[in-house]
Amino acid sequence: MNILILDEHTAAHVAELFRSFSDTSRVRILSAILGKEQNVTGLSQQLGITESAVSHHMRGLRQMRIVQARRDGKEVYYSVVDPHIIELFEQGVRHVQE
Amino acid sequence: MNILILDEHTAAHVAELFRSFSDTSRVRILSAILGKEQNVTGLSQQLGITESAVSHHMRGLRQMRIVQARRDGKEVYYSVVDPHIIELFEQGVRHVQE
DNA sequence: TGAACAATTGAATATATATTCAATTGTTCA
DNA sequence: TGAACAATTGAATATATATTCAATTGTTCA
Repeated sequence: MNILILDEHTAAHVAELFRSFSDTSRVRILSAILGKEQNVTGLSQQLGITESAVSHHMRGLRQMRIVQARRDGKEVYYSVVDPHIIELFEQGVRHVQE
Repeated sequence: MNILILDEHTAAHVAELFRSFSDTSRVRILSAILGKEQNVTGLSQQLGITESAVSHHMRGLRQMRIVQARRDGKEVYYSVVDPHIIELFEQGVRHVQE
């Protein structure tokens, strides 16, 4: 099955998708919410990243539809729902862990 | 199967891997060499990227062991050999093309 | 209502990255 | 050998990105 040379537009989208996973903090955030959904303060504390930084990352991940937000009172819980995204991410992790 | 929260070090490696695919030019280069191996000039012409830029990208991809170089006379041919890498990349492409 | 807390936002800043340009290296072949 | 071409390299530059800080928004509950 051949993927022909991707046009600029498609390639830009593919790059954008992978860019979601291309930062250490985001990778740690994603690994944390894969197990179970987490709120911003929880992530901030577990990972040692300021709430602001976490929130900025979540905005990007939300825009890319990588994560979903669910508000519960004052807290906003984030999770990854799309199984394709989970599979893609875990495949990257597995490749590194060998 | 749970991936626990990744430590900084592992997360940095995962991020580094995905970063290989996080640029439009690199995505197009990779899509081009997936079909069959290509030399720098060929890539440069097909993609409209200077040879220098292609070469710089290839250096990064080589260092990440995403691509392999093979010299034939004056030309250097690049290819992707690791099936895990191919699968990871194609999975990203497929996700975008839906 | 207003105090307390969680989360978001925008601007500022520091750092990383992609690209270009010019010079250099490697290879072939007349 | 040396001309011709392919590829690489390093420095310069422009752009993108992550993080911080301070201010703001949203929600709860006494």
